[in-house]
Amino acid sequence: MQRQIPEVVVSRLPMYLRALALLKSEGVEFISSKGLGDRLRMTPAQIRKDLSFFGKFGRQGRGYNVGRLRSELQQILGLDKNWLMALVGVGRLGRAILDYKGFAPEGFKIVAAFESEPDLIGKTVSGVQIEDIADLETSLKDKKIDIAIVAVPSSDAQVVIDKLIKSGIRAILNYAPICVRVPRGVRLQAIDPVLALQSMTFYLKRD
Amino acid sequence: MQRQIPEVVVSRLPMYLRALALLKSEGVEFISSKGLGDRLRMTPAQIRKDLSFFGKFGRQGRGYNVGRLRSELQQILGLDKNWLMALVGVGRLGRAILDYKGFAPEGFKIVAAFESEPDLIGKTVSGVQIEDIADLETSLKDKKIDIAIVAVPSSDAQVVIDKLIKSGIRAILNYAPICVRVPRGVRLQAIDPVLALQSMTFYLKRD
DNA sequence: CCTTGTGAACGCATTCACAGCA
DNA sequence: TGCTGTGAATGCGTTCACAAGG
Repeated sequence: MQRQIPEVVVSRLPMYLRALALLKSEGVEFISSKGLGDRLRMTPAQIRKDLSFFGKFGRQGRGYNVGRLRSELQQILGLDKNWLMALVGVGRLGRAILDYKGFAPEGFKIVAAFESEPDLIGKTVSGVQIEDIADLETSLKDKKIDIAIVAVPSSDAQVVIDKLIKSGIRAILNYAPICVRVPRGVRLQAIDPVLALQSMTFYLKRD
Repeated sequence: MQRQIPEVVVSRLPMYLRALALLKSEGVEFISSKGLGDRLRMTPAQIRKDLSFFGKFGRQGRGYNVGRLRSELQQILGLDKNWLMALVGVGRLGRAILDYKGFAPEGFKIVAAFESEPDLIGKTVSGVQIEDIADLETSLKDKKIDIAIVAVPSSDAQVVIDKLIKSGIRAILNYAPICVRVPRGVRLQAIDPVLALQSMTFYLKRD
């Protein structure tokens, strides 16, 4: 049905969605590819080309209906439902993630958390009861978890990720600063501020 | 002097560095581009081509000396010195960032923090005394800050970033989930887990 | 045999430019 | 006129393939 969409195109759709949400809150009804491009610092052609992979959403002479395009993109990205997530690793970083208020409004709910540290198991943090990591596989399936967040020490990350994959998880948000391997078919996104810093310094150092 | 290096090449160097650090800790002395590529899931040709932008670091028949290549890359990226960072926004997220233990070992030190909330100003969090955001410009210059970390609410992020740039900051790590504009010459890296999640769901939804 | 370093070939993403339509 | 949607053209990053060296 849909041709092969370049990954880089998919990765830009959430940005469009953000801009559209803002436009909607400003009461803007129609936006041209040029208008969107100005806000996002992109060329209008790129936006039109990206959207054209998925259909025709615009009106000549007018541009795109903000509300309509927004709900189209939400549907395309699968954001018209709630996604259930599990956190693995409830240390310092894990607790900050559990506490983070930015996921829920976008439809991402953390409904399970796992730890190996016995003192933490059974406790409730930010409304989520911490389970034994030994129960990972059964609990993930019981709770129909879609996405896993990995916040364990680097040394444990690969093992944890292998377990997650064996449990059927196909999307992982990894906070461990390590290069992990996943088989084809499993999506992995890394959140790695140190990597981001280390590539900025290259441009800073020329003084 | 050095030709224009593609940004995507620069962004891969920190990954090479990571792999090399691990290899060194394993006691490996020489590694071929093939060996590195296997670990990083990349083609050997890409690694050789990337490195060739900066010089000739390998030995035919042997590969690369792990320690040597590591220190070359550190130098290229400007990681042979400590970088001073300031945090703006000491809310929930900001405190987690101040608390994060991953920056210091890589030479990134948070030595200043700023807030607008009066109750927080003057307090010390994770060893850093919180200053009034009104003093941003002078304090950044006094302390010779190189990099700013932005962890304020989205609604304030653009204003804060404009101030930072006016204060002479040329590299920003932005945690606010918003599309901000920076002039050419200023590096901006965004840490945005929601964006990462939203592009994974595209691939999950086909069931 | 093993490797690197690199010009050339390739393929893919971005941009151009224009037909088509309001 | 203003703007979309899209094939064609461009530009750029990746991969190939091989000379050169150990």
